[in-house]
Amino acid sequence: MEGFLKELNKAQYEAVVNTDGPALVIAGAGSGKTRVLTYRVAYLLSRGVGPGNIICLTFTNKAAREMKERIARLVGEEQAKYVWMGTFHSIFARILRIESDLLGYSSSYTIYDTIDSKSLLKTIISEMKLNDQLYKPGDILGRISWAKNNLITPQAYATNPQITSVDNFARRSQLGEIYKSYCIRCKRSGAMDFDDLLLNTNILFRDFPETLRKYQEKFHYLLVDEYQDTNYSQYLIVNKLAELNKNICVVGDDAQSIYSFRGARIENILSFKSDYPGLHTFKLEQNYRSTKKIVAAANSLIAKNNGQIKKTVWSDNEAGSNIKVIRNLTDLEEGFFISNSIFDKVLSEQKPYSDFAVLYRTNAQSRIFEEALRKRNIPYRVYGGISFYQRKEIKDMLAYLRLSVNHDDDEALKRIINYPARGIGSVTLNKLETYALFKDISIWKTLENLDRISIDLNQGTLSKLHNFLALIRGFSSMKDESNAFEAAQQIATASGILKDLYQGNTPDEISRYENLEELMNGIKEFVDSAVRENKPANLVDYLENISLLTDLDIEKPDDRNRVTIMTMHSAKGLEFNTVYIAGVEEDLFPNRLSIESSEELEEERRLFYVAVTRAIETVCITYCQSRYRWGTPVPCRPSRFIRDIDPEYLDLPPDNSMGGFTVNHVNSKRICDSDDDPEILKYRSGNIYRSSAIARGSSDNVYRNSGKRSARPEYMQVRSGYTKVPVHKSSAMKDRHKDLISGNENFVPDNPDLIHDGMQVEHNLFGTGRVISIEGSAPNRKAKVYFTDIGEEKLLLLKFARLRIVE
DNA sequence: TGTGCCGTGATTTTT
DNA sequence: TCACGGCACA
Repeated sequence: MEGFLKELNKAQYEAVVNTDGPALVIAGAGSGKTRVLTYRVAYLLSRGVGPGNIICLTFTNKAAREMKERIARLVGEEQAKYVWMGTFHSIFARILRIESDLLGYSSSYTIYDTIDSKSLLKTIISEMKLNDQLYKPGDILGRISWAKNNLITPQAYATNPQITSVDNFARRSQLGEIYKSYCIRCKRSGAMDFDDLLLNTNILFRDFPETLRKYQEKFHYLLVDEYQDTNYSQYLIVNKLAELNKNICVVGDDAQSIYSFRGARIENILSFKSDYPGLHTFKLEQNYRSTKKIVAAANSLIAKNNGQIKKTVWSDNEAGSNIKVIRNLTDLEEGFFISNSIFDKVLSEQKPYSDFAVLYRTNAQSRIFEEALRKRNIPYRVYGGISFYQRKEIKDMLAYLRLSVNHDDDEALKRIINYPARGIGSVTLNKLETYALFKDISIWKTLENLDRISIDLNQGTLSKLHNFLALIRGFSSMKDESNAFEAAQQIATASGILKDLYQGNTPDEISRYENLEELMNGIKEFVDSAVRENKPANLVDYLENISLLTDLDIEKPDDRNRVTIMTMHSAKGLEFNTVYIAGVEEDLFPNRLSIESSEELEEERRLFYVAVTRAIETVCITYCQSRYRWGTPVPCRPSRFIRDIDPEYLDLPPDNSMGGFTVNHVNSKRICDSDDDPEILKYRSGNIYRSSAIARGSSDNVYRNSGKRSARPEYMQVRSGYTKVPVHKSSAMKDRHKDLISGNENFVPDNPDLIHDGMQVEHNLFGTGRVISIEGSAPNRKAKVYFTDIGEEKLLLLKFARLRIVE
């Protein structure tokens, strides 16, 4: 019984078994935070607590899924699957669906994503005839989001003198009005945006005490992950739910708070103590992830910040090697250096691609690495940027599904009323919108009443509108009868979307068709797994399931062995053997917009801390002397953050002529510059300037079939969980590529200690060869092998090499 | 109503 | 540099 507890260290154990009353777990990076949470839940279950009485709130869906899987391994799936585990947004979306009628919503309410929200704001701004230079949808949404997350209603917003003076100062006196109509319009469309999911939960708990009571009594135990990144709205929800039982356990690390721009309040964790007097505090300080040097370097970095919860993160792992700091001439060279370095390590140390991650500050930097890795034929996966569900073709298809489920969803209707083209243009749509606005009804309701109202429309247009109405009505009749997949199939065909996308011939259009296919596969998977688990699988269920997914949540088997490219923000909670932190330059990181205020600067530094602590074994920091921005090269200086790390743990490049960065430590033993790299030198000599032209698409050397960025034969690209057409030069090339990605899965290596010179051996990538000599001693024995299949001699570290003895 | 050209602005991070 | 939106014209 509870044998799994033996796997915990003292602090972890205490944090797991002290289940009653408020608990604060301060968990340093890599200290087994997830382990504590999962074991705590498993422990509760093993003590007879019902899974339905436990609620565990995480930061990402992925984290929730992984924890659930780990709990299932500890106590069995039957129990694990009924635990209420998920992100704030997904859990409360679920609760709001149950309680929707109390708030005047239908249970099939739509969730607006950022694109929908901005589109609606744009409509409102133009209806109000406001200057769109001053009122930018993105900015306005940010302001509204801020208000909602601080529970400021439109009424309170408009009457708060502080807020109005800020808006007046920014010459945006109408912001309160926009906020008000935005809320009205969302409600009218039966839609909630992301922030509404939290805000409405708060309203529900405030206005319906008996409902609150119901959930308080249901959830005996409340666990919250990443507490340092909760905002005020989330904070209130947590407190209300915990009020009755006070069995609340929050886990977090103030040093990893990186979301204040989104309204996260670091104070939530700092003041937890005063919110819950008599709480237990547990500190997890042993880092199990990284080498001693990485931990020490990270500690020296974060020590430059003020006002933290005192803790000493330490590691008992190997010392490891210093963090290398690499200087590059240009951003292109940076990409080349990193892809080259990954390529080398994969070959020489037999590391899988999934061991590597390239982290950067802004999504715009991803492109350089995509191109560099593609040139090296290295499989990768980009997270962030435009996600799968934000792509036009996917949003269009989803708009049909949404409209079929919720007719009042104006944003969905506007997307598809004339897609595929059916002769309903902007003039007609404008008339409908104007009428809807005047009558304060949805566009759909306007359409339904077409015959009874007087809008200036000709007979042809009227019949087109009637056809559209009938089309959607036909779809919605399926929403309850068929499962999501059957319904979606029908809709894709009958709407004409499938046909429209199928007709295209350019790589771009083909890829759009494939994305739709991918979406359909996803729906099928959803239905299959729902059926297996005996859960409902109709359109409403599907839409709820996907509307809160992010890039990180879409994982395909094919993605397992790939290099990860993502922002440092997205990397939170993940770990990789080797981490490259790119673009560590002033103005980029710390970002220019953050250097004014010391709070923001500290947040940037925490972000750097997060990035460094993702690594298990190796960290490599790179910066450039020149980087393309807005299409022109801009000189760059290394980031001040590099100086924040104790140089004892750094291998710095030699002093350089940029003048911004001086190495005043004689003990930087190794010179780190991409000048070291013969490949880089080869690349530079006569290549680099032309290459930059190629990468920017002005040479005919570049694949430019459609004139757009996404058309790329020859390479395999994966972005956000869907695969673009892999077009290979030849089948031999293709086979090699496949081998590089996966190797032969049936290949069984022999014990490396048995390998001696003269032996005939086989390698799963290089084929057969003869051992020429052996160097070094275990565990670092190396073999020099001549591989006949590829005609090359390789020096392989035997503990990684996976060789099979042939004779 | 649909298409194509030109000008402008973008780069902070995301549930 | 690129992508998108606005505008003009067919």
